[in-house]
Amino acid sequence: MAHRRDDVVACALGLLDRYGLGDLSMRRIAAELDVRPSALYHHFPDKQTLLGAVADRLLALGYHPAPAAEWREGVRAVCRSFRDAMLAYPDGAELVATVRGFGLGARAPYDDLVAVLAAAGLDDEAAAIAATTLLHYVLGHTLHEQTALQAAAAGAVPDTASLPSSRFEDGLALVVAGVGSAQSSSRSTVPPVRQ
Amino acid sequence: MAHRRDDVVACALGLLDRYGLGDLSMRRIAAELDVRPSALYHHFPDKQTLLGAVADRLLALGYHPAPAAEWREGVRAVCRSFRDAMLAYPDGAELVATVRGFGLGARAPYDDLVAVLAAAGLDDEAAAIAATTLLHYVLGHTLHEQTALQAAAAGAVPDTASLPSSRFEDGLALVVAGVGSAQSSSRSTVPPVRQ
DNA sequence: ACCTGAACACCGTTCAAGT
DNA sequence: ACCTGAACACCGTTCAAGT
Repeated sequence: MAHRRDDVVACALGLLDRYGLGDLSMRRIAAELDVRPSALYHHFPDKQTLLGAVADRLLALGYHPAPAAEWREGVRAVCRSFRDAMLAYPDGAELVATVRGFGLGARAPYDDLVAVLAAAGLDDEAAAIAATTLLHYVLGHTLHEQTALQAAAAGAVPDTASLPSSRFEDGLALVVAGVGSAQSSSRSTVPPVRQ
Repeated sequence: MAHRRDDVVACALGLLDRYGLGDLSMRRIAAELDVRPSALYHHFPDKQTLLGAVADRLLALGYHPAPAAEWREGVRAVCRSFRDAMLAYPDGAELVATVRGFGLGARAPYDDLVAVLAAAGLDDEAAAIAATTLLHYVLGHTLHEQTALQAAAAGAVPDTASLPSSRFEDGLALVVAGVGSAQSSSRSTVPPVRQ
């Protein structure tokens, strides 16, 4: 049959979409590809690495932040798109969180945030701190929101986290405000950019 | 042998401490208690519920925030203690994150934050938003930090997240600054408390 | 109330061997 | 290069039955 690495990732992402992370086993992926489980180990050293590739693909597919003229809007656009990409698949946030401390998968959002913040006048260290803080908030919130969403969908609990989407923006605004005050103190030579 | 629910939780927490979350299986807990695996289902309906109890115990043991006179310091004390409690056990953050969207386990930190923020003059909704935002940041950061720490301990990667502890305080300061600006706009009738 | 015995339907991973 | 066959050492969970 001669499957490539990408076929395996695509297949795994399809299984994630249909059955969730709990049912995403090496044996199920192999069965879906009509192959013995051991064949997968020709393409990936272990399951962790395979899941890492699935997380990367998930973000590559869903992470497309809208361009923005102003830095605050740019930061919000990155965070929103990062969140939307994870929400597009069941257990998407858990997958991204699980995989190697999301060091690899979230590279693009991280780099984009650092670029936006640097353009806004933050120095390298302040931009790095602000970027990781924003991503930690987004991941934490999305993890929480998605498990609550899925619990509600399974009919478990009425609603504990409640009002999911609006609260994300409210919390994000809080962190952005904090970054804004860091900007005020860090920006000295460079004025805020418009373009 | 007549074990109680609490014995099972204590045993599970000991196994977590020694071997990590990956080796915390129902069968291993049962073996440690010198009991058949099925006996555990007399005390807990499933593994998820057992892990929830372990997370609760972990936080009950490690979460003891220092009292503070000023609200910013009070917020920092809660967040630090929440983080320290999770860092005290291998995979502590992952456990807390996994368990029911940390809706139950993090009740005490959440309530404490809301109380501190309400005393600082935030209205109910602003306090709720700020509290969840802070906890999401802390969980996201600690999750990231702990997996990086453990990867480094296992000799996998030199260091990608780097400078773990100081960055936590820097990011926390950022979010606290954001909460501060929310406080400025929300506080109208009540002045900031000193006690 | 607390537990055993026995089973069911699964896991991730390794490794010699095939083409 | 890509895969099979077969095994190893595990999983969570159920359920009748024992005391």
